[in-house]
Amino acid sequence: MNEETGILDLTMTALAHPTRRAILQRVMRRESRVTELAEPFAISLNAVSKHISVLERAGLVRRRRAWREHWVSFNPVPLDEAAAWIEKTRSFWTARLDALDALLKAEDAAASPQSQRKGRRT
Amino acid sequence: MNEETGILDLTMTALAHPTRRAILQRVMRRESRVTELAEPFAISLNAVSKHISVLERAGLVRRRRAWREHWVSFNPVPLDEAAAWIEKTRSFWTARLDALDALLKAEDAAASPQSQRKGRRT
DNA sequence: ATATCATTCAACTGATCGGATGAATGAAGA
DNA sequence: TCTTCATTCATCCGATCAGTTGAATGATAT
Repeated sequence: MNEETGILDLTMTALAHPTRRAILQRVMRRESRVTELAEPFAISLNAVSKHISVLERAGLVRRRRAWREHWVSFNPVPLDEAAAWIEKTRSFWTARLDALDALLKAEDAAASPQSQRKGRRT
Repeated sequence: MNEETGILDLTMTALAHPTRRAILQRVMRRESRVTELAEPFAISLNAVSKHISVLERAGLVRRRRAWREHWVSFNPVPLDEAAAWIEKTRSFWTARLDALDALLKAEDAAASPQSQRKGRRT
């Protein structure tokens, strides 16, 4: 009944760190080298390389080696699955609220049209 | 430029664990007691209480105490923010793809103004 | 007051995280 | 060959995570 928890685990974990989200945003705009990705951050190059590994483990990013440089590119698929989970959850909730709203409206409608007497109209 | 990273961090972290996602799905359907939430899991009650704390820290869940029972209820707001981040990211990506597609179409049109009509059949 | 119940708090463990540092790899250029 | 460059590997650190067990809390019923 569970829908492949592992993938979601890795994706959400990868998205849980601001540095990784920033890296992802950057690599999404264009395929980048590791050094290039590390440049805006105050942490070591190795730390960035590790963050990229976490993104890679979740499948959000792919590495390609050319010449002496490693190119990192974006892969949107795991993001789709994460979005699907959240949307499924949210839509269930809003549906629940809509149902409640409809119920309240129905009660309201039943109460207001001068049917305020004791015996309920049937 | 950054939109309150901390909230997203906590939300994504909370969603990164399958037990917590399951708890959230359950508590979303109805407000539940801790013991009730713990029942389907093979871990200790304390472990579940901790998971609930993680959800609570992210604001995904609220605790209310009545009588000797603690009732846990769902709060959708942090989920909205997580969904917004992912959607923003995905929409950027698809827009990028659309632009690329348009570019390719334009090139195609420029390269073959009229000779295209029976040239390729694939 | 005491017992009971639902839950949390406190302390501990092993695993993983986020980070630093220094050595190793692998490929190109001299 | 030897050097240089981009990056990873290996190791260590302190912090947090996920889990356990046992004691403490807080409210009610006896």
